[in-house]
Amino acid sequence: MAAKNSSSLKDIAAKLGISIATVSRALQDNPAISKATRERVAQAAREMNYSKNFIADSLRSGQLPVIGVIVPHAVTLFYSSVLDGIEQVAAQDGYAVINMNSHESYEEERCNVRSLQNLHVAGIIASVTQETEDFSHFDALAKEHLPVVFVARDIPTRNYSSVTADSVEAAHRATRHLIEQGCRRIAILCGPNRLKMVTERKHGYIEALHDNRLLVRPEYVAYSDINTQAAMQATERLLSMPERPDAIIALNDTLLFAAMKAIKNKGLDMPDDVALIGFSDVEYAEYVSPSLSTIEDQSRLMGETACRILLNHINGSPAPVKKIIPTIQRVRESSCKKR
Amino acid sequence: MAAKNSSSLKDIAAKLGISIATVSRALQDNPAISKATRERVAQAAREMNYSKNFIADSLRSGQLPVIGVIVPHAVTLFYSSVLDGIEQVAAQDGYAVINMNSHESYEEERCNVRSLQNLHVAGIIASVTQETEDFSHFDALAKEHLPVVFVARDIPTRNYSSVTADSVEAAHRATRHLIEQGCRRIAILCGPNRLKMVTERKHGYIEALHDNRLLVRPEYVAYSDINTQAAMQATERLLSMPERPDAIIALNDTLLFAAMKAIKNKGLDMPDDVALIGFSDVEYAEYVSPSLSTIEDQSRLMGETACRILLNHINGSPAPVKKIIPTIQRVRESSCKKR
DNA sequence: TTGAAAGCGCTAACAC
DNA sequence: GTGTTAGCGCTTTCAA
Repeated sequence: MAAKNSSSLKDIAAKLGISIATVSRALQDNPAISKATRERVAQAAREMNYSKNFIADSLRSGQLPVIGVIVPHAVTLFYSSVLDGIEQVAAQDGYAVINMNSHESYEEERCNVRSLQNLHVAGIIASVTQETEDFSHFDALAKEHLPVVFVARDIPTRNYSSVTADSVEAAHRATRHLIEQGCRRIAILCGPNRLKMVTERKHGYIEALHDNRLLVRPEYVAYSDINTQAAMQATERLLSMPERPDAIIALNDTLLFAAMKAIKNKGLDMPDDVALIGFSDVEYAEYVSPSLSTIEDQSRLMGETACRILLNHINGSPAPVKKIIPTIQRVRESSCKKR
Repeated sequence: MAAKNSSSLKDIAAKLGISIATVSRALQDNPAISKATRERVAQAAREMNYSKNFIADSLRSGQLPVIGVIVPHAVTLFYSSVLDGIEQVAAQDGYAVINMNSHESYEEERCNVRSLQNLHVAGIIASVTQETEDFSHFDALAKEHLPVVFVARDIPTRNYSSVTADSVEAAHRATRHLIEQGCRRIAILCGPNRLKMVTERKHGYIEALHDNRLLVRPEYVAYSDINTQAAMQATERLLSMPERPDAIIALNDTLLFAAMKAIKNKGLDMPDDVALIGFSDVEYAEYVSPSLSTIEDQSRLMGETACRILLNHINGSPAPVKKIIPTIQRVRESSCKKR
């Protein structure tokens, strides 16, 4: 069962008739070792197919060359991109990445933190669940000097590093864009209010209306669970109002595609009857007709940034850093009035 | 830097004035230890917030409780689902998962294998790159008794376990479905021929035509690079033929959505002028109009299965297992003639 | 029922 | 320039 085949320093030392320490030093290109010895060792190591045992190293240093990541669901374009960014940056510094999914469950999140702690990873990047309100499991890490960086979803009022998207500004810009297109009755299709993402984006929307001296109409703020059925119904309610909205902002993928379907079902023209723009990371927004305008997170960049910050912490820089990553607005057919 | 805070057996032993060995045994519920001692130890461990150091364990056993995974690109619905399946099964057995991306590069794949080997993971699940033809890096693992399972993309004629999709049968079934819809001029839109996925699916298509005594027309077999531009052009060429195909099978997501766009651009009715079905894992196939018929891999199940097989190998069952996972055909509007 | 000691592979402090 | 030794945290003989 146990793989006990790779050669060790001991094997090389024995073969060359020198001490283990000398081999160790030679392999580290320690200048104290004579060139001749260094070369003999290098040679032998190559021949014997030596590879350093990181575990032994880790036992001494107290940590594995591994970064732990906890996300709600890796099976989404957003989080898999974040992970991809993390992995790339980590690999450049010789760190591997262990991912765990919390499945939006607080209990699982606590388990994940414990598991990573037990594995003695060098640091953790986390995107907390929607239900996480108690952060003691993360505070415990701080006590052990295990650095943590939060990504995508920050935690409130704490001394942690984080990398988040500029939600408020993104929603503000999207609303501005619709206003510039001539829309005056702009509705917003939200997920459940308890999500921070929702409150932030809604905030940006309201600000933009204010800034442009447009009325905020409560009836234009629609809420829906995040599933196609519910979102289609919510959209239909918006579209059946006496003063029908002339634009809709959808706060995520699911809501966006559902809104599109509801608008089409109703036989309305998009964008001329109703313009549509939504927060979404999926490329398929471009392939449907009309192609859908979107606000896209720079998810990969968020991952890369979070990992860079974490590596700094691992290397001893303790000051927390809060980084905000701008979003990208992709204006396509669904939000451009033909005039 | 080093996290040197969690308490160790030594700490507990010191506090209780007993030996480390006794503590170790007590914690393992070794019946040789008196109940009183066991309880005292358990109590102290709890109080001191003891957690076992897996690394020390791993140094002895020679392997980490971690499974390594290598995929071409985790940022796809297919591979992120495979990973999700692997992770879930691994977690049940107390294993974490390290993922690495080869980015379809043979060199990176070799690096990844080496990295995982150096980390002394307990086993590896891999989906080889399109360019991998030499498998010596995997053979090296076998020599070290490091178990390997291939997933999604098998490697030829080797004594390895694998989990793959039933591509030939899937294409056969899709072709049959179109024939049942009354289609007689069925075209297939392929990616580059060097991909095994392409040759297999093409094989199923040809078999199905044969079985139904339909002619295989070479001009109906279109090749395209896997990008929207190229695929749209290839589709346009098909649609401009004197005897226009009355159905198209697209071999992946990108080809499928591009074909849809080309058919619409041409003003043809789907499915009545041209029926369309494609291999795809994305949910958005359902949201466009007409909704797109697809053949879907059971990617999550493939991951789960691969991981179960790997865990068996890790636990000492050496015989290689080849498992084939059926696909799911989702018939939607784009392939159902209205009659 | 418990303790002492060896050893997993490596590095670093301390000789010489 | 090189060797000796201790020690990271744990399990496991071997002794008592």
